Amino acid sequence: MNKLFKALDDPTRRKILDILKKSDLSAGEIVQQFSMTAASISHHLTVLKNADLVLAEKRGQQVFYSLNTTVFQDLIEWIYSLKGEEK
Amino acid sequence: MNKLFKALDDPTRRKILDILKKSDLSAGEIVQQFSMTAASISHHLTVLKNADLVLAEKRGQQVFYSLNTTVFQDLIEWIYSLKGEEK
DNA sequence: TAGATATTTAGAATATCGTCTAATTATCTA
DNA sequence: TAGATAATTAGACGATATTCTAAATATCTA
Repeated sequence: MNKLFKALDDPTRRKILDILKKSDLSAGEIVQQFSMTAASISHHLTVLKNADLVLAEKRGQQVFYSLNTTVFQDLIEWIYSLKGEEK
Repeated sequence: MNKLFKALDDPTRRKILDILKKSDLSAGEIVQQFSMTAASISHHLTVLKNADLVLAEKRGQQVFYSLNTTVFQDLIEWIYSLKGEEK
């Protein structure tokens, strides 16, 4: 849970998630959406990957990233447990 | 949204929310649940308050804190929008 | 009113985080 | 195979965060 909240606590990383909502993208295509070096974006992708928020799949030279929505269920349950509701 | 995610990105603050789930507590009562100075807890309470995650009410010498669950709705909607579901 | 209690604020020390440049690794293709 | 392209890793730097001690503020009560 720690890694999840840390991963979400950055506007760039949240924007990456938002972009991936529309379609899977390669690292390079993600970089194009930001005014930031590829190294920085790569770092953010690593954080998202370690929090299981995205999946990475290498295809040739490129690495394609996609949203992994399964983790959001944990987050939703955490929220509802605070709200004191069942689900 | 920025402040919300930042506020949630700390184990101490998340534990405070969890403690407040059971009952409203004064700042001092919250401090007792941690091995940390009152000043540090006060700082965390300020962060939570600024993110609208808790409400503070002064009663005499004491300040009582309570969960403000209304903000969680924003978070839930943010998650569902990423998951691509209506609600 | 004086002292005690509850809480917050100020300021400093240390750790963590986000970003960069430069170098490295892996893959493709002429 | 050599060079080009895609992406990551390493290391450094500045900014931000967390925690502490000490001091300040507000309220209660003897």
